[in-house]
Amino acid sequence: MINITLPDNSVRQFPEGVTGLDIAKSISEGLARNVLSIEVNNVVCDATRPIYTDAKVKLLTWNDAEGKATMWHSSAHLMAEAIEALYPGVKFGIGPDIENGFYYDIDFGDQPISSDDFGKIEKKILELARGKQNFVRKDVSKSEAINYFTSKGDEYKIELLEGLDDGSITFYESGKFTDLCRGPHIPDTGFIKAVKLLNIAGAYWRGDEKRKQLTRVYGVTFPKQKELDDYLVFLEEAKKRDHRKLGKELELFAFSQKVGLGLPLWLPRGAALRERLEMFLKKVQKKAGYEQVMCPHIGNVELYKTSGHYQKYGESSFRPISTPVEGEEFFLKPMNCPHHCEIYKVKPRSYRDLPVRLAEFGTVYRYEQSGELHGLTRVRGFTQDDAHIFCTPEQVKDEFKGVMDIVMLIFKALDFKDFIVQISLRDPDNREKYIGSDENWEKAERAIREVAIERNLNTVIELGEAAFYGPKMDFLVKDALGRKWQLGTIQVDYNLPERFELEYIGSDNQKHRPVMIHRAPFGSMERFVAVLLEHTAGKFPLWLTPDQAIVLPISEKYQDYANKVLNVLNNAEIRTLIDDRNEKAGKKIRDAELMKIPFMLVVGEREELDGTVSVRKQGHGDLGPQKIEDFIRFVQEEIKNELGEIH
RNA sequence: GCCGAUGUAGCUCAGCUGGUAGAGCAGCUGAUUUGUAAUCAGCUGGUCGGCGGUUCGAAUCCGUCCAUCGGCUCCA
Repeated sequence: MINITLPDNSVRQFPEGVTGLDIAKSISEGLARNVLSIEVNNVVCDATRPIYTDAKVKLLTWNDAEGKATMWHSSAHLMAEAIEALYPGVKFGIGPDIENGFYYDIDFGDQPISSDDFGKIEKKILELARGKQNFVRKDVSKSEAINYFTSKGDEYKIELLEGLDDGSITFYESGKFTDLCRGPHIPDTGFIKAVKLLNIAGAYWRGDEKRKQLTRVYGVTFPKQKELDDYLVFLEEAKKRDHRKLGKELELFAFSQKVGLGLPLWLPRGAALRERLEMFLKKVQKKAGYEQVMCPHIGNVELYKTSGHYQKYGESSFRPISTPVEGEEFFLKPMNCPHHCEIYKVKPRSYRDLPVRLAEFGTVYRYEQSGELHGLTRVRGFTQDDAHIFCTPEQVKDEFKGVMDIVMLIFKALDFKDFIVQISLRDPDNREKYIGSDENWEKAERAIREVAIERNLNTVIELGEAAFYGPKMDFLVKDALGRKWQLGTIQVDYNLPERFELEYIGSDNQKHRPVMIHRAPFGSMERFVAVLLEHTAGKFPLWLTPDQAIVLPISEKYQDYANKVLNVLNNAEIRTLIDDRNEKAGKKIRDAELMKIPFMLVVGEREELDGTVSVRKQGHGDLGPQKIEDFIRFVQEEIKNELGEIH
C-alpha cells in the first residue's frame, strides 16, 4: 500500500499502481468523469498512469488551468488525426496547447486548405471524439522512433527527435494517430464535446524565418457545448470592442494611405481626449516633482552612436536624413532618453540636485515591420509619456515608490481594477552578461522587490527577463473582458549614464555616476488610448470622454431654451453639444446613445417652464427632470469621485 | 519582411458561370414640429484599391504593385 496525500492534506491508502482515475473514483463517480489529468508531486501527468510510491496528488479538471491545458493538448492530437484522415500524406510539426486553445503546425504539401474546410474537419474531430479513443503512452527507443517517422516521411518529427535523449522518448497513440509526445493526455477523447477551429496562418518551422513556413491551424475545444457558445459570445464582444472599429465610429483617429502606414491621424475628438490624458498626467507629475522639457524630433547621428542605438538599430530604422553638408546625418528620434541625457549634462549636478526628473510627451518614430502594424497598439510614430529620473543608487527605491504612486493614480482614474506587476530581474546563472556593478544591481533588485511587497501588489518575478542594462517593472492590466495588456513600465538603466558620462558631485566632493530610471506610466498615448477603448468599449470615464452631455430639444420651439442650457453648461465647463436637427426626440436619443455620450438632456415645454432638463443616462434610460444647477453639481461630483485628489 | 485571406459610394454590404454597377445608413432638399433607441418623400454620391494583360466586351479571368485583416518573425 502507498500513501496518497490530497490537496486538503488528508492522506489515503491505495494499493501500489493506483491511477489518478482510481483515486477519483474512490471519492466520487462524478469526479472520475471529470478528471482530465493529475498532478503527482507537482508534476502533471496522465490520470491513467500508475503510481508506485507515496505521493502528493491533485486531481485536475476543467476548472484547473493545467486540466484545460491537458485537454487542449489532447485536442491538438485529435485534430491531427482528423486532418491526417482527410488529407493523407500531410506532415506534422508541433502541436501544443496555448492560452486559449491549441494549434498544430502542419505541412500540407500541395494540398490546398482554407478556413472553408474547417466545417468538415470539425465534424471529423467530433466523430473521432465520440469514439472515446484512449490515449496510450508508450516508451520507445530513439532508433525505433526515428524508424517510425522515417517510414511515415515526417521529417519534422525526425528533426525534433534528434534533439532528444534516448530513453526519454515517449509516443502517444490515440485511434489511428501516433505522435511523438511527452504528454500528458486526457484518459480518452470522449471528454471533448465541442470544437471550434478559429483560424489558419503561416508559421515558420521552429520560429526561424529562414526555414519553411508551415500552416498553423488554431482551434479550441470544450467539455460542454454551452462553454463553446459562451466562448463564441466572448469573441463577438471582443470584436465589438476592437479599438480600430470604435476609433472610427467615435471619430477619434484615422489612418491614411497617403500619410503612410502606421502613422495615426488624431481627429478633433481624439486629440481632445488625448490632451486631457496628458493634462491629467502633467498635473500628477508636477506634484511629484517632475519638470517638463521639450526636444526636437530629430537628432544628429552622433547622439545615437553615443547611446549605442545606432549600432543596434541603425540598419532597421527609418533612413537617416542628410543635409547639404557632406557627411552630416540626422535620425528621426526613436527614443527620448539620449536627448534627456544631454539636458542632464547642460550643467554640473550636485548630489543636492538629485533626483532630477525630466518629463516629456515625446513623439518618437520606429520603423516597425509592415506586418507588425496594428491599429494604435503598434505604430511607426507614437508619443511616449516619457520621463527620466537621474538619482543616486540609494534613491532608487523611493523613486520607484513615487512612480508606482503615479501608476496607481492612473489606474484608479481610468478604472483598471485588475492588474499584475511583473518584475524582471537578472538570470542568476548568467551574471556576466549584465552591465553595471553587482552592488548596484543588488541594491536595485532588492528595492524593487521591497516596494512591491510594501505596496502589497499582485507580483510575478521573472528571472532572466531583465534587460542587459538594468532590472525593470512592468504593469499588466486586465481589461473588462479579462484580456491582459502591458501598459506602464519602470526601467533602471546603468548603461546610458555610462555612455553619456553623466556625473554628479557627491557630498565627498568626488564625481559619481547617477542611476537613470526610464518610466512611462501610460506606455504610449496611442497604445493607452487603444487599451482604454477596448477596456471601456468606448464608454470613457466622465472626466475624460470627448462630449459629456448633449441637449436634445423636442422641437424647434424650444431651440432658444436649449441654447440657453447649452451655454450654462459650457460655462460650467461641462463639455456639451446640442442636437438641433429637425428630427424626432427618439432619433436624437438613438444617435446620442450610439455616440456613447454619457448624458442626454431632453428639453421641451415642461423643462422650459420649470428651468429644468430631463436627464437620460447613456445605457441606463430616463432619470427624470433636474434643475440645471443640480445637474451641473451632479456632474462635477461624479468627476471629483473619478479623479480623487487630482481634481 | 514571410505565409494566407480580403479590397465595390463617407459607413455596412449585394452583384451566380465575363455583357460598361445596386441596397440600407450617412449627406443634401422639401414636407412634418415632434417627449426617451430610427417620420415621410425626392435628390446627390462610385475610373468596383492602382497599373498592365487576355477578350468584341472585365467589378468578374490572369499578372504585378499597394493597402487592410489573421498569424509568424520582430518590438530600443
